Amino acid sequence: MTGLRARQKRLRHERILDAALLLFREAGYDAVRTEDIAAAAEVSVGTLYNYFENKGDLLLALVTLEVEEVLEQGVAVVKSPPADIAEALNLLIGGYYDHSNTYLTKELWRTAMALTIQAAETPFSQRFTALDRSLTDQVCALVAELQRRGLARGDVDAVALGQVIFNTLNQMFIEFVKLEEMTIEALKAAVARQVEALALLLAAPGPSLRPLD
Amino acid sequence: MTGLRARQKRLRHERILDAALLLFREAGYDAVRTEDIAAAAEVSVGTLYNYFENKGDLLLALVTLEVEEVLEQGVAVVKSPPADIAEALNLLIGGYYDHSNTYLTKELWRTAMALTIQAAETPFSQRFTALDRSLTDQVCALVAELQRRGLARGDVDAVALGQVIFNTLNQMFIEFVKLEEMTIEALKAAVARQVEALALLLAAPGPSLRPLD
DNA sequence: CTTTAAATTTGAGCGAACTCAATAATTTTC
DNA sequence: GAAAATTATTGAGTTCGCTCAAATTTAAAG
Repeated sequence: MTGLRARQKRLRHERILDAALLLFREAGYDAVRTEDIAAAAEVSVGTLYNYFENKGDLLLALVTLEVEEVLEQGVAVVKSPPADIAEALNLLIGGYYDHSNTYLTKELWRTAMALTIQAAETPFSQRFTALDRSLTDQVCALVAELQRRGLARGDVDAVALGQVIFNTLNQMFIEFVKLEEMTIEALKAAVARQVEALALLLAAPGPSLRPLD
Repeated sequence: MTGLRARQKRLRHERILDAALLLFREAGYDAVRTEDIAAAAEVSVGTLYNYFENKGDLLLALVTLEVEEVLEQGVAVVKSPPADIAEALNLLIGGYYDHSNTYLTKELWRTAMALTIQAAETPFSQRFTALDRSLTDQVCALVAELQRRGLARGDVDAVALGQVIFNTLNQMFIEFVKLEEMTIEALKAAVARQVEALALLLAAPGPSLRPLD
């Protein structure tokens, strides 16, 4: 049987997290004090800090939830993408963007991203960065899959190009969360223009272009 | 004649900034307290906040200095770029990276970027974002120039592609400042691989490829 | 040169994240 | 089952960014 201590530990951990996530989403990160979270979880502030490094650590739980679901969703697209390059990329990226407000608000995304950059080399940042890397890998996988199917030029470095695409979709997402009034549709449109340009370059040489030698 | 008031104002502003920049670079952003800056500038904390919105505003001065010099440097590259696409892009981007540690350390960059994201819609963020936009424009201008010279495919959206390139170089720079042990050479190598991929796609149809119709 | 008005400086005080020595609860030992 | 040892909780206290009412300095008016 699990000892009383272990059981209480699990329970408290869960209660603190639940309280934090609820309050963050309902009032925003900055407006919620650690004291409020502790009170809602019926523990003292000291205990809260016994379970989590800092306030940001609590936020990471939400982010992880969000990104892991997004990754799962992406698997299907990579497995059998549309035959058109731009369409395939927009489907994957659009899936990321559409899911992005399931658990997190723009403010929470901003905070999470800021913490990741500022407090680099902390567990928080490293876990966040690992999620980013998983997303990059997924984009690379899609590019490779498009090449495998002969839909995209095979002579280009799929990993390098996948990184470029992830970097640009991520940077555009940062701009999106920075502008409170920008809609997801506007974000998608801006990225679609970039995807269009890349898709044109990446198009497999068709009947109108052919090596001479 | 400039009144006593105006003269003292200019002097104090300058003294505060100088003190902040010196202390930031020598001890790091977090380690320096606003009280320390005020003391070094021989004013009270209240006065410091009369001249600057907040601690981050002081950092912005350094960032602005850095980016404005970088932009100036880039003008020459855009005006007469090397004939090779990859070489031209790497020259511009390498120039950005090489200059990046002239006034700022990695820690200061991290802080500045984090503040820009977190405190979006503040003057700080908007000025930083404007600098980013200038850099994007410069990359776009280089792509357009390469097209004008017939070095790059002319049928692709130069603005969209320029944005993609800036986004990726910026994101890679973020990764760089996040890893304290990563060298500029390693950063350049990683970006060069991406530039290589794009340059291949962007190569103007040469003697070995030609439209059939 | 006073008096009045305007602008500027000042530093004690506030709020919120986080710490740590004292206390309490649980487990182990005999 | 009592005592000792281990582990966890607690909340007052510390720190630092930032504010604001009072005091001071400079400029303008009479």
